[in-house]
Amino acid sequence: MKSYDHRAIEKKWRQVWEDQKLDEVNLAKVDNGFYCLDMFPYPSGDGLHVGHWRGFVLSDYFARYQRLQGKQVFHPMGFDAFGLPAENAAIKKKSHPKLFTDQAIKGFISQLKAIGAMYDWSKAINTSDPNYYKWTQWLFLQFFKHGLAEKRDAWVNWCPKDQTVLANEQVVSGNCERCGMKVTKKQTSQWYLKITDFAEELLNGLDTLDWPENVKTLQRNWIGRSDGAYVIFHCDKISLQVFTTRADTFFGVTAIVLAPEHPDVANLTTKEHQNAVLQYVELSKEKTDLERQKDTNQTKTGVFTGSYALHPLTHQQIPVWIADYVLLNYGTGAVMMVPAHDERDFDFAQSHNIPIIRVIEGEKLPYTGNGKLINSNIYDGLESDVAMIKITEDLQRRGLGKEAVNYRLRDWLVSRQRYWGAPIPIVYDPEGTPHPIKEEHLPLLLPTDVDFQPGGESPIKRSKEYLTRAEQLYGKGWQFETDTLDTFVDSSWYYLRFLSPNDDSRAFDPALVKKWLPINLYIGGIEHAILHLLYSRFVYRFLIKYGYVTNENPEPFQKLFNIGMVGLNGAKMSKSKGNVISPDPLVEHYGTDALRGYELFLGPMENSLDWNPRGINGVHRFLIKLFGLTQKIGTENDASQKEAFDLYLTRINAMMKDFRLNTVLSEAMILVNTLHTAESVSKDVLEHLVITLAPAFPFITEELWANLGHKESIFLSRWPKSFGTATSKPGVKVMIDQKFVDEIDFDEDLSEDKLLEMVRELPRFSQRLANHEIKRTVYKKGELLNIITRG
RNA sequence: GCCUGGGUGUCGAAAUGGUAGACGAGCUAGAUUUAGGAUCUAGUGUCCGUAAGGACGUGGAGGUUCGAGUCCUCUCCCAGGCACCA
Repeated sequence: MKSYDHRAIEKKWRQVWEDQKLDEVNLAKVDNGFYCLDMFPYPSGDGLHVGHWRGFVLSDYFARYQRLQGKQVFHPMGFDAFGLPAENAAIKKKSHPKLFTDQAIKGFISQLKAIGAMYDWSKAINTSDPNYYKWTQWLFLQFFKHGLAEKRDAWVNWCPKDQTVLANEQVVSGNCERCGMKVTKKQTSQWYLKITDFAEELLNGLDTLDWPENVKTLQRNWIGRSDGAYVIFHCDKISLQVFTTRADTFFGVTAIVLAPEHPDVANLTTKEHQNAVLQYVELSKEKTDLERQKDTNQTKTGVFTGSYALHPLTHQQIPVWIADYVLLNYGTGAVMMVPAHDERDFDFAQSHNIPIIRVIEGEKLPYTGNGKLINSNIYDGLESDVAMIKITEDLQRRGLGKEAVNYRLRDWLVSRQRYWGAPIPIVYDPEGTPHPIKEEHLPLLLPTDVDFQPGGESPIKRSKEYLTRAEQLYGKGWQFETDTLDTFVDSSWYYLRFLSPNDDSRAFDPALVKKWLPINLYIGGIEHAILHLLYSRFVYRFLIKYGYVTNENPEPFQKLFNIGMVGLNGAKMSKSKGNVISPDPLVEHYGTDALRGYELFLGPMENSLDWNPRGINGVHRFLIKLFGLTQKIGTENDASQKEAFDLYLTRINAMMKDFRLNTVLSEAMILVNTLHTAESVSKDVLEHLVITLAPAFPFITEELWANLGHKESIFLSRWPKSFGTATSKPGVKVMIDQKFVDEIDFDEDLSEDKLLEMVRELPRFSQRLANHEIKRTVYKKGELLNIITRG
């Protein structure tokens, strides 16, 4: 073959690899495994674009690299196939979501195969397959069994367009994460998984992870631990508990404020304030969270209940108010108001004539920082941090307070009023009490006699077959739960199912989990920084806590890498915007290898960037040059080329650890340019080089490897070692007044004086130094000499 | 407001405190061709200069240092996240 023909080469090796089953792993027999995982895709009808490719190419790069390191690499692929888009498409086209999903998966598989990644397709999974969702249901039942799945009546986020409730995590600045519709509130009965029981360990576990700092920070903020104290205030009939992080400002409390929905509001409201309170409570119920925020940003509204509480230390009577800037579901739904040292309290106090007492030294009001206490009786003069502890202790001694921790994290709402998900495996008896489905009835299959029009309740509720099925299995008057599980439940455990995708007897095999987890490398987008990653960590910790998994490390993903997003002209690629760059024509024209290389060369892997449609030429030219090298093998330049290779290898080995593949390819380009301009190319160097390029360019390197006379696949060889050339020391950089003049070959062991003497005789230096006095010199041994003539 | 990241040519970017802009795109000139989103060769930060060479340049202002894109202080701008969380 004379010139680089990517079509022929790729076609040939695709077939060979498939025939040899090179990418299939016998999971039980492996002793040095490497689990390389991509966040599995949702098979949308839009297909893959060049942005999706980038993550898949990156993971495949490391999968192949680890194989060359001698690891047995497991690199699976599957589909997160339940979800709204397929259902919405089905409604629109009067079809069935399964048809859309299955069709999209077919398209995805062929597009994924174009990448040439070493996926073990024999272990592919599909979360909408009964064989998978049977075990998602099983998982839910395990939570139920341990009291961690619970049905609760509560005010929840509701998307009026998608006609379903949403988890807190799926509300993005007041809007539905999926459709962008403004989210409203609705009081309904919903299923929750008690993730808050795990808040502290989910927080602490972050410290052990090799994850990008920003993702860890996002999760920390989301969990939102705050340390403070509960304090009890007595009223006439009842006592109120508040949560505060500023016990040091206790003497500045001039009111207690409750959330309008607080259960004690009715008890505390006196007759003469009843109308005003009732009105206010009704008004705030109608507002969405966003409206509540917006309105109260201007003036903080609220009303007096008519009741007073006793301040335990000052013995003053302080008024109890309700205001919607206090949230029911944080802390105790009640706060002690310290207007002098809290901005919100300050605003409220000012507009409602509540006294403001300064208790921390400072100039402005409100002053929210820490400092020395004043107006605080025996605590005067103490610093905030000391006072906090002392006041809390003193209150505790009198049974009026204690140290406490609060979290921003809420329980995970998992029920959805939509069809295309795993049915929640619960059956209600005629009295309405929920019971788990018997295990022998799993999977609880989705009914098929359903029209998908959403209507505020699950469309499944309208299935006659589902009603009949429940009664046949459980008796007259028994009914299945008709909500389905959030798709994040499906994806919270898929990495376990990959290890035994066809096991009919259990969700996963603990022995294999022990062998293969934690996952060595997990690659996906930043968009899953909170939801998917937090839920997965929770589920995995649950499985360990209750003995389903026996691994010591309670974290599923030890190493995480976030791939940056690829956009076009600043916009996210999407079919609806019509700005999707498809990889298919690029693969056809330039080849899989060129596109793979270009995806890696675009810039640092974690950076989001704009797609430059022309840059791929550079990688294509590189491959043409590389291909040409095999045609001029000779030995004339052996030594210098080995030296160049050794330098290259040292550099890329270091870069690889930091995922700096753009510069790895730059180094490769430099070396190939050097070899390209030489008369002949060292065969040894070429063989070494080709192996180092195999992770990025599997097809062309496999071809070159064969051309170099090898019978086995290049992926059965090992990452090269250096030739051990004594890397000739770079000379000493000599500067005059910090300006580089020349690089001089110089024995490292000679003294600074000797070097200076030598340099002064060289014409380049003697000319420049003629009219100058040398004030002093700075010498860094073997590296640099700076001759200073200026004062 | 708070928490993360970032500000370097026309663009993507590179630089263990030691010649800023490697590598690539684009552009310019030339070559080549079965006219392509092809390939090959050379040049390409700004200003002064025919040239040799010099000056200036990493958002801004200071500082540390023989030496700062890199370290420190302040400040401006951009992106992302959280946001009445007590």
